[in-house]
Parts: sequence; structure tokens; C-alpha cells
Amino acid sequence: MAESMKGLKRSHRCTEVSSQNIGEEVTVMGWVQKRRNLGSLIFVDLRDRSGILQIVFDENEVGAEGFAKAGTLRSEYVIAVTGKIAKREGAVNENLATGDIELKATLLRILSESETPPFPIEENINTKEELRLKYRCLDLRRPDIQSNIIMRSKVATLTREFLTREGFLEIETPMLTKSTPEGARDYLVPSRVHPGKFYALPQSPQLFKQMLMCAGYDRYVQIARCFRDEDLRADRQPEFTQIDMELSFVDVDDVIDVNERLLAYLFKEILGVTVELPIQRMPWQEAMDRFGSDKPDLRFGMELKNITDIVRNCGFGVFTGAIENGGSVRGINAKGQGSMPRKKIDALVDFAKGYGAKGLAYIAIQEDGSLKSSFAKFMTEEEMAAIVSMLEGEPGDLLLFAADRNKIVWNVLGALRVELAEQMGLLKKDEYRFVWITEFPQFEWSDEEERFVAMHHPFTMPMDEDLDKLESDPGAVRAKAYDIVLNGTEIGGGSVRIHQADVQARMFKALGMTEEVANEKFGFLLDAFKYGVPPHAGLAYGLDRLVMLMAKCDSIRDVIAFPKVKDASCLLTDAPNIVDEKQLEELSIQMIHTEEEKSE
RNA sequence: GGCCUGGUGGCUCAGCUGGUUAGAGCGCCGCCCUGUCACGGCGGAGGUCGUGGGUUCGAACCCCAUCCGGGUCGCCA
Repeated sequence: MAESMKGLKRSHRCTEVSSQNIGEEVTVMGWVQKRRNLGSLIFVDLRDRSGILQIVFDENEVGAEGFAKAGTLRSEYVIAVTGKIAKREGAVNENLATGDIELKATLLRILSESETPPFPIEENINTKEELRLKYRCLDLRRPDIQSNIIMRSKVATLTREFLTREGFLEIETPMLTKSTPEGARDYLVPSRVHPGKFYALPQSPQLFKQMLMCAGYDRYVQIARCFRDEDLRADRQPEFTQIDMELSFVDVDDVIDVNERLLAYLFKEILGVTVELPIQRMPWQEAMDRFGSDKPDLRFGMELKNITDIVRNCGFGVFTGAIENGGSVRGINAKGQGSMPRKKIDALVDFAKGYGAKGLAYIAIQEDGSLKSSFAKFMTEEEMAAIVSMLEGEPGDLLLFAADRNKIVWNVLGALRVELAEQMGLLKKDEYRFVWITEFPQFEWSDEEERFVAMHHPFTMPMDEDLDKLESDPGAVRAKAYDIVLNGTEIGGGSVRIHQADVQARMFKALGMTEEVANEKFGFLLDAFKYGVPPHAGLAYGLDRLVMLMAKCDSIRDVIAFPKVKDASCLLTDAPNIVDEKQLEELSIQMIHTEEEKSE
């Protein structure tokens, strides 16, 4: 029977009492983690968001009625207890912050009873995520998830505090806005008062923050919810949170400067980790050549080596064919993996095929220095020796090679490098390696659309020295764009924006966009820019990813209070769901059922 | 959309090439226990093996379909 808390006031959270409070009367309220009934003595571990405190119920102190009531306590009952803090009579529990004290109860009230929870409310459980998400409210009680959510709150608070000190203003931008058909798919919201018209939920506040710069709010920040209707991943949710910022009268170095000081501040305050400044910078081309990725994990080496020149005239058709088609042959050295069984190598080949490779060539260097290779018979001894030397191969090493178009070779070896590092146990979660990736290509050729598309977005400023190639050699133009990468994950990215009408016009032209189309899509921004626009630049972090790495989690879902599952539905609320006919009618929306659905 | 992977008492799992009554640990319920903290002791309940169909004398196991999760490629300017 639930009782009232009338007349009681919580004086402390569970771990806000210590041996300093011995002898004091306190009132705590929380959930029953565990009860241990010894017959004439009952122990209860009481839990709240701060941690656990042991309560002792002794009939002599709490009275017959109170003692009987304590006997009925079960997991997750919500109780209020008043009593005196005392030094433990039994052994000290080293695992608890409050392990040397206990609360001797004089009063117990059961504020709420509980059914037996479907899974234990403990740290490090391996209950299926499906169940955890369905009962997210219980999952969120677990200490490890709670500490993630609390850490997330700290990141947000410290970010606001730091950036406010740096002169940033927090300004909100609309959730109901206009669809921008470039980029990710939008979530659409039908308008009731404009039948047939739709708002879009923002993929990012990009255009609005640029207009804020135009409006003179020269340093803006927002912790903004963003929406993208694309398939999910372990580090991707359909709605996610950005720490979004924009600055006026700045260039690349200014943005990087304030942001690396922000990162250093967050890591120091929250994790006690010192981030050495300045953070290393690496041009995109170098990142691709050395690591096969624009988000390289620098916690380990295993760099890519280009052996194209060595094998250009070799007898192995796979290699020479790739080179003749404008591609390259590159390899990585998996140190000490030379004795990897054939079956495991085959698994790596399959892995590589998943990234577009047609196969993988390998050389296993035996302990006696002899070579076991899938392609030695096509090569001269000199060629093999040159390859091994290029890869710095030593006895016991496994060398793996991909030959194809550069994009595929990078993709395959970049992924393989990380996969091998994982298998070899080289990825330590308590090591934090930051790197700025700079000088991104301005454009990327799209086979599908048969034109150049913006790699970042169409408002990204080209590098000064590449401006004149905008028309003559767009593929060679580099952008003033930068990503901040941590341990192989892109945690943020941004760019200097174009603020000159003529450069913007050339950009649209390079993207194959007519003036009319540009005006239709982005007219409101271009109009704003007619009236005096400051040079500006910005950056946005994926807050969820940042916290995920700080909390050493493998999934973004563990740092989001109410995440969605793979198909973007919510197991807790069962969203998305059907709505009343009447609601649809008001929105002038009619469902088109497929034939299959009709026949059901 | 493709590929990989999982679904067996409340939870986590085992269950061989198909063969009696589907097991274990934890949890749960009852009784006992004054210093436990993974409390202990004794006893007990609890399972349409995700769902539907098929093969078979016989299916948790094999086949087909389907639902619900997870990873990943495509996708994510």
C-alpha cells in the first residue's frame, strides 16, 4: 500500500552522506536495489541517481510495525527512510562510496510498490537491447546509463559556459523550416493551413546560422536537434544533437583555435584528460594516402603504402590492370600476423569485398624469412623484395594488398586497417587521438548525376590558391573545410563560407546549377547576402558521438535518453504510428495503399 | 534495398548428425536465520522453444515464408 511522504523532506541523496554525518538524523528517498533479510535484521541497499546507501532495519529502532513493513520490501520499491547515520558495525564495503557508514532506520514509508522488473537494474548487464529499449525507463535507472546521461548534461553545460565566456550568443533557429532537396532526405511535416504544403525538419541550422552572421550576431552557438531521414547505424540516429556554431570576421585558424580550446576544456573538466594543443592537422590527401580514410584513427600505425610504381610492369594482371585503368596498388602491414590461418585470411578477403574490392592479395612472411604469397608466381624476386621493403615487412608479418580505382583501394584498406587493429586489440578506449582533417576537395564527381557535387556544401569557400581552378579544373579545387576526428570517428566538421556574390555564382555554376534554380533553393540566403555580409565560418559537433567516445560506449544509443532502433521506430512509444482519418483529413492527406496492403 | 547475425521459463544461456518428461545459473514465491553486502539454509512455482506453414513415424533442431532486434554496405551534401 503506497504511503504519503507528507511531513518528510529528503535531506540528502544516498551518497551525499559520509562519515562526517555520523550521529545526524537524515531522510533519504529512493529505490530498493536489494534487500537482505537475516530474520531479525534486514539490510536494504537504497539507490538514487547519486549511488547506494545501506539501510539497516532493527526492530528495536524502527518498531514492530516498521520492521514488518521492511520485511515486505522488494526490488524497485520507492521508499522514504528516516534514521541516524552510523559507522558500520559489520565489515566496511570497499565497493561503495558509502561503504563505511549505514543508516539505522527509525521510520520507513513505502511511497510506491513495484512489480519485479523484467531485467536487473545493474551496471554491465547483457540484456537484449530490444528489452532495454522497451522498458527504457528502467534501463535509464542503471548506473552506467545514468552516468552517461549525466556526462552528457555536463558536456552541454560546460560548452555553454565556455563559449559564453568566448563571446558566443545562444540563439534558437526554427524546427519547422523549408525543405532543401540537396543532401539527406528530409523529415516532412504537413501544413494544415496550407493544404498540400510541407515544412521540413532541419538537417542542420546551416542557412539560419549564416543569416545570423549576416544579422551581426558575430558569434552564435546552439545545441540544436537535427533530423535526417536516412538509415541508422551504431553512431547514427534519425534525430541527433549538434553543438552548432558560427563566427564572423574569422578564417580557418580562428575557428580551430577556439574549438580546440573547447575540446581541451571539456576533456580536462569531465575526464581529467589533457589534450595537447595545438591538435595535429592533416590535409585530406595525406589522410587518404596514409590511412585510406578522411577520418583516420591515429591510435595505431599500419599505414597504407603505395606500391604502384614497383608493380607497374609486373606480370600480375590484377595489379597492372588496375594501374592501366588509372588506379593504384597499395598495401598495409599487419605486424605479427604472418601466421594467420588461411581461413581467417579468407574472412578478410570477404570483408574487403564488402567494401568494393574484387579480392585481396597477400604476402605472409614466414619466421625464416621465406614468403608465402597469393601472387609470387607472377613476380620477379626483385619485385617481391621491393614490395616487402616498401611495406617494411619483417619475419612474422602479413602484408595485404588491394588494386583498383583509388577510391576503392582507400576504402578497402582503410576499413581493413581498422578491422585488423580491432582484431589485434590495438584500439584502446582510454586513449584519445584527435586530428583536424583540412583541405578537403571542394567537389566530388557523382557518376550517378554525371556532374560535380559539393563534398561539404555549396557555400563552402575554396582555398585562396585554388580559386582560379574553379572553372578550369574543379576536381583539383580544395576547400576551406575541416573535420575534427577523434579515434577514427568524425565528431565535428565545418568550413569557411563564401561571402562574396561573385564567388558564390561561380560555385553554383560549377555545380551545374542555374541562377534560377539557385534562387529557388537558397534565395532567402542569397537575398540576405545582398545587404552586407561579413566573412564567416563555423563548425558543428555531433554531441551524441562526442559523448559516446567520452563515455567509452560503442553505440550512440547509450548516451541518448530515448533512442530509436534500426528502422527508426521507437520501441517505447511505438512511434511512428497510424493516425486518425480525421487528422489526415484536416491535413488534406490521403493514404495511397499498395496492392499488397489492399489484399490483406 | 543487399549481406551477416540473433530470438528457448522473468533475465542470461546450454540443448550433439531430428529421438523418452526441454536443462543450468541468476531472478521470483514460501519457511528459517542478528551483521549481511554475489548473505546463507531448506522447499517450490514457472517454458505455445518469436509466429505461420511444410518435410518426417517423430521437429527447439531440417525447408519455406513472416515478425522483432543487432552489425554493416549502399545511403548519410
